[in-house]
Amino acid sequence: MSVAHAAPRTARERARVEITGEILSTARQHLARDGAAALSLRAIARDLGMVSSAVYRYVPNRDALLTMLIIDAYETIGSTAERAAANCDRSDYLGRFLSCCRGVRDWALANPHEYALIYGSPVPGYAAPAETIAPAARVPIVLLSILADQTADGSALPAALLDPGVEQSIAPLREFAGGQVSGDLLLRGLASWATLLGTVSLELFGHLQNVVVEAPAERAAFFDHQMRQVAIGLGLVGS
Amino acid sequence: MSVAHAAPRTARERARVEITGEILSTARQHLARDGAAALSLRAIARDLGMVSSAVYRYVPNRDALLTMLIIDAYETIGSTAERAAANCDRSDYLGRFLSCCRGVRDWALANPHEYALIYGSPVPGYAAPAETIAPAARVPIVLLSILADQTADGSALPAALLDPGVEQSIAPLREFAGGQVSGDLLLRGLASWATLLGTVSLELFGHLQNVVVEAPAERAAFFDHQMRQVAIGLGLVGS
DNA sequence: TGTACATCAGTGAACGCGCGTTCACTGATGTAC
DNA sequence: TGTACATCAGTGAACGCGCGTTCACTGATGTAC
Repeated sequence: MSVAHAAPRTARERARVEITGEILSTARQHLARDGAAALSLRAIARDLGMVSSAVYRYVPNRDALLTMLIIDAYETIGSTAERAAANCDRSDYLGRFLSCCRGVRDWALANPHEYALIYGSPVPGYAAPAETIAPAARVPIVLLSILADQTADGSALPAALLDPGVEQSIAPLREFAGGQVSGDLLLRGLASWATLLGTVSLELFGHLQNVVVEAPAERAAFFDHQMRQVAIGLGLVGS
Repeated sequence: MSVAHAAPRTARERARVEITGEILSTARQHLARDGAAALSLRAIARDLGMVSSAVYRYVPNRDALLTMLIIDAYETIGSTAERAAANCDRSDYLGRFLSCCRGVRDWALANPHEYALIYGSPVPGYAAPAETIAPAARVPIVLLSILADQTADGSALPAALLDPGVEQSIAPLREFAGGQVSGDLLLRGLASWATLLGTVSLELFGHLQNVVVEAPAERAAFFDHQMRQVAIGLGLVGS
């Protein structure tokens, strides 16, 4: 009975794992420094002291590498958001929400190219494969779970009646949420997600010039205030 | 006395104006078809039946062309938003707001690459010059003017007291607004701008897959509902 | 434990492509006398 | 009105660069007997 070997056994397998890792981390560095558009298999090979064709033993092509970076970015921002929210008491809905938002913004400011890769313009000619769906859902799931917990303990906003067409429009999300959250609240949650990403994108992509003072303290105060207002709209309270 | 000649007089000048226009419109077509990353002076020259170096008689370099396209995109989305808002009675604040939002979304759906150029990831290695500032302000100014009119006729929300740090953070915007709108309302206005662009970006960049039904009618109903909710948060009312 | 064969990582050259930008040159258009 | 000179649009070649991807080959590692 050959066990599915998680750990590599032979020297070859160990080397393969290690070099694949080096390729990925070099790619991450290039992404962080120059952005996704400048990502090049040849440049990565150069950095690793390999000949460019050797990279093809590990990565089928450039798009596959992009996919890995995209998944990577989603996973790290997702776990950042999860950890941030988990820093607060489970019943401190306001705290969890704000902490999650701050986590997303801080990560975005620290990793602008990664943020742009997943939330900015789509990479031309690249079609995101199905593997990116689950990682991409992590941040919205954090927001959603706050709303679900709040609904479960009865402190959620009373659900407003919705137009049937609107109710119908979020059918996929409703199915995913499994009836734990009212349609009204789901829509508010989506709005909060849009405002969060919209606010971060405006700041990161330079649209707050001449609008909000550029110093980090003011930018943070502005962001905090905006997210607090969003939280009020969600009916979130502190513990 | 030589008048500053707005209209070209000589054949050379007429040709120059015409060909410059052709270069620009070809560039616009390429942008619309392939996106900003694929924009190439050589490809434009090819399309116009010129040799690549000839383009340099009209455009100093690729970045200048990008700047023109960026300004162009800001101007067209700006005037779209202005016209949309102007379709409603001046005192129909809700109508003006919704119409403006729909105008922005419709334009974005019809011109995804143009939208991505101005509101998506910054183009790597490109620094936006000062000439883009005024055109970029047109959409937010439409939103702002609705708030100003509402304040002027006394129907604006009572201004909440703000934390001094927050008040300070939007000093540039306050100066621009010239005291016509309370800090509180300015912040709400910024939030509405962020939600508008965030919602459009989520849709356009593919983040509503598995969240909102993909059919145009449902997407429109969803967007409309979200913008209506935002309008409520702004204290806007219909006429 | 030793040998024969199969697998696979890495090489180096090549294909074919595209790009931005410069430069010396030509010939047509415009201007001043 | 006609001529001499200046301006400028467009040419064609070139520089120097980078990219993704394929392919036949080598030599090292792994495996089955």
